[in-house]
Amino acid sequence: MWARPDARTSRRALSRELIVRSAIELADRDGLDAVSIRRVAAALDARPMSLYSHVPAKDDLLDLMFDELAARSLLGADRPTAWEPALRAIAHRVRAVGLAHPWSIELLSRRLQLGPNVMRLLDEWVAALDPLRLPPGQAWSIVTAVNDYVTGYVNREAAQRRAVPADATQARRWRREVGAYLTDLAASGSYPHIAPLLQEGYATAPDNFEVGLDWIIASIKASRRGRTR
Amino acid sequence: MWARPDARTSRRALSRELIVRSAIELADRDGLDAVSIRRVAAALDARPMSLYSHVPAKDDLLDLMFDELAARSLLGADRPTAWEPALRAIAHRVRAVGLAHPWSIELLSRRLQLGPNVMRLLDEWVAALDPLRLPPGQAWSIVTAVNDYVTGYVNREAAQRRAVPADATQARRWRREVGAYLTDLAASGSYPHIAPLLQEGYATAPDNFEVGLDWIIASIKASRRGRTR
DNA sequence: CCTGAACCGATACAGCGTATCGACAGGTAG
DNA sequence: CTACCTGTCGATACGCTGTATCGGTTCAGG
Repeated sequence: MWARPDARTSRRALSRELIVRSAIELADRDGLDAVSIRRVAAALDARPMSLYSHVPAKDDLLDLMFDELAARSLLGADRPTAWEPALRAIAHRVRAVGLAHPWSIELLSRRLQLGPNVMRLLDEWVAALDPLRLPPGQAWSIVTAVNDYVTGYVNREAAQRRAVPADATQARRWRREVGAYLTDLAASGSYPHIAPLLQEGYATAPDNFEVGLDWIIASIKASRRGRTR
Repeated sequence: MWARPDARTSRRALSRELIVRSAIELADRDGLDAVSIRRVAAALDARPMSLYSHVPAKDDLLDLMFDELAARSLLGADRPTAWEPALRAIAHRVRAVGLAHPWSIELLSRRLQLGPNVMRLLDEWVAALDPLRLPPGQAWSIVTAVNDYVTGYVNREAAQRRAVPADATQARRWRREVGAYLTDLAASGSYPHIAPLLQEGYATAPDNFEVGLDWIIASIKASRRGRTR
């Protein structure tokens, strides 16, 4: 589907970009389930079937949405030249975009994402390691390791954030109920090692993103020292 | 919903376990989208609405399915006593179960998973680190880092695997089309750093799971050496 | 044996993705 | 200028979804 560009002729009230942007806004406001062909059409004051002139199918629309976020994650000229700051900068940008649009992580697990901007982002990851002059296989190992860690972390973080209701009073109720459930678990005695964590709320877990990132980067450095010796 | 157990009275042709097991088989065979209340009911030779006597809603059924997989991921007495083999064993088990049921990763990003067996699995992670006698916050950092890495890796791996069609001839066609698309991208010159990877198929990427795992574990050891010094 | 509670089941409703087909606008060829 | 043809827009319709509602049925406890 990436081969078939938008038709873009004549009477164009609609366009692929417009549809994608609108769908992203919808997902941001009401979640991924709220993104339906009918609702996107309504938001654009168009009839549902009109969207199909610009997008082959709904799944492809979702791919386009993800690819758009990948585009927004690109650092471009802002990317530091030194490899370590570059890796960190990309990791943080990916995390920030993921948290700003929590539904994107869902798309990542639904379908293999191969859009051009996803690839461009991959290219940036590898480019960050360019100064190290590694054999390509090794650069790829590093990129996948860091990227997979970031993905996993943001996945958990986004799921946690999305679980608590937006409404304040409902959020309080949710926290109370989940808290009660977790303390019950802790009291059951079946979870001896995490009982303290369960009781203190579990949601109060600190921001560990940097810690894990540090560990992976430290190992990259260590293995490099091993090589050059 | 974890507070409300299955009613389990009287005329029980259906049961929560039966429904969950059947839904898992359905998801394994035809994917997560194939899991609909109506289809699960049909597989059990029951009427759709009968399921609601045992499961509050479909989303809860999905949670139950995930929790069942968490149960199957538990090592229990098989868990090695030394912390490093234990960490590795749990990581590999989680990966294996995730790949055997690729839809589980999807559930992980859809909803925060807090089922009792998910918690038991968390407990096992932390228990693995018990011999290290770390302050609980530090153990938690390690567990999240390793777990997030594993999650991220399996996410990518499962998405890649699920993308290629099950049918052999369709799989060949898919590979040809994706290959053509990727070589086009590589030829475009916009992806200078990953062009070689794109051309050699991208799907031929080697198994890097162990590499990243080694890196994180190496850093755990290193930071421990730093502490005890 | 009676009664209440639970399960099972049919029907119905709103919403979904999208196949099909008709109507129509606009650029291009004659 | 006219004719056509390509691609957009739109209405309708089909089969599927989750589940609210409610009525019938069966069983356990008293």
